[in-house]
Amino acid sequence: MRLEQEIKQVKPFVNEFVKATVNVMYTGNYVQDFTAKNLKEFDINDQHYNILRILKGRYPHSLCPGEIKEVLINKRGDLTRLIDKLVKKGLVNRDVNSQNRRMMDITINKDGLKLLELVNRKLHKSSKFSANLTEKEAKQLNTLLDKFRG
Amino acid sequence: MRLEQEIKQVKPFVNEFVKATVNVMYTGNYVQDFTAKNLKEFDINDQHYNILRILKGRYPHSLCPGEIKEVLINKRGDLTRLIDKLVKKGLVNRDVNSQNRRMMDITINKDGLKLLELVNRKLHKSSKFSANLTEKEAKQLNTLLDKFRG
DNA sequence: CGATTATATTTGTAATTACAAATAACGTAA
DNA sequence: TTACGTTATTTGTAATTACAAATATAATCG
Repeated sequence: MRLEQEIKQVKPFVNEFVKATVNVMYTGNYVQDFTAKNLKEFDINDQHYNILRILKGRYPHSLCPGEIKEVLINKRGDLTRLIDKLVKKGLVNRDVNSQNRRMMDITINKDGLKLLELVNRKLHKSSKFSANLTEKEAKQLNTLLDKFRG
Repeated sequence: MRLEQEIKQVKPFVNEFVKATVNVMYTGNYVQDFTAKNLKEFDINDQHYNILRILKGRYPHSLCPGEIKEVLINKRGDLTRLIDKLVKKGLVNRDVNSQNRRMMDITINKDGLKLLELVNRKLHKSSKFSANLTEKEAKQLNTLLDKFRG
């Protein structure tokens, strides 16, 4: 559905640039809300999920909170307490770095990988995003978003 | 910059669809963080800003919390307390609807409009979003995002 | 080495958010 | 009219987030 309809906009947007900015935020929140809703049954939020995915990308190696923070999709929350929860749930391990005792080594473990697999399957099954796009259009969308950020 | 670089992704994305989903979230958060940072000096957040813009769109008419919620870009927070703050700051008026005493009439007032003007000017001045897009590309981006949501 | 500056993480605290339950008023039908 | 289901908003409470200050370790420099 066109953005104007979804947010029941009465007046048209000033121009396509302003509309694009609102559209990017709206669509981002749309995806995030969908994701959050699907994660609820696993008792984690989108930040936790993002962290698990990042850690999986380096498995079996570790990352420290600072490195994780750098690459998070979303800067919300503070790493200490987000990771606290993942540790408490037994999905990741947190150990003092042997080279530099200021730093912590965060590693996803077997249970974390297993959960991630479940979550991915569920998200993939229920997600209808970009179902209406061709591969070419998806690529074009990526190019435009990258350009949009400048 | 390409998404892969920004989030320092080691492995390539599985396909353009997955990348598009991450890209949409990432870019949405990117815009939102920028906006939030610029709003800080005005002591409001992106939700408050969004509410003020919606109310301006109907000025001098009012909207009730339920109607505002429907069209918010972002469903975070609860309307009662978001509006509480706007009322306390003297930016909007909240009155019991004369037709239906369950409902509240929320109206932006002169001070609210004045603040919105200041905020818009500041955001417009510092925003570099879509500066690299042509009008045609912005339009294309909008079409693709609308299509992406399905 | 000792002092100083920088870096990484944690903690404290207030504000915000999620979610469910409570409140209040409306609409309708016996 | 009264009872009952519905709608609109508010409130309570726990979890999350923002932001600044505190802690702890490392690196640098005289």
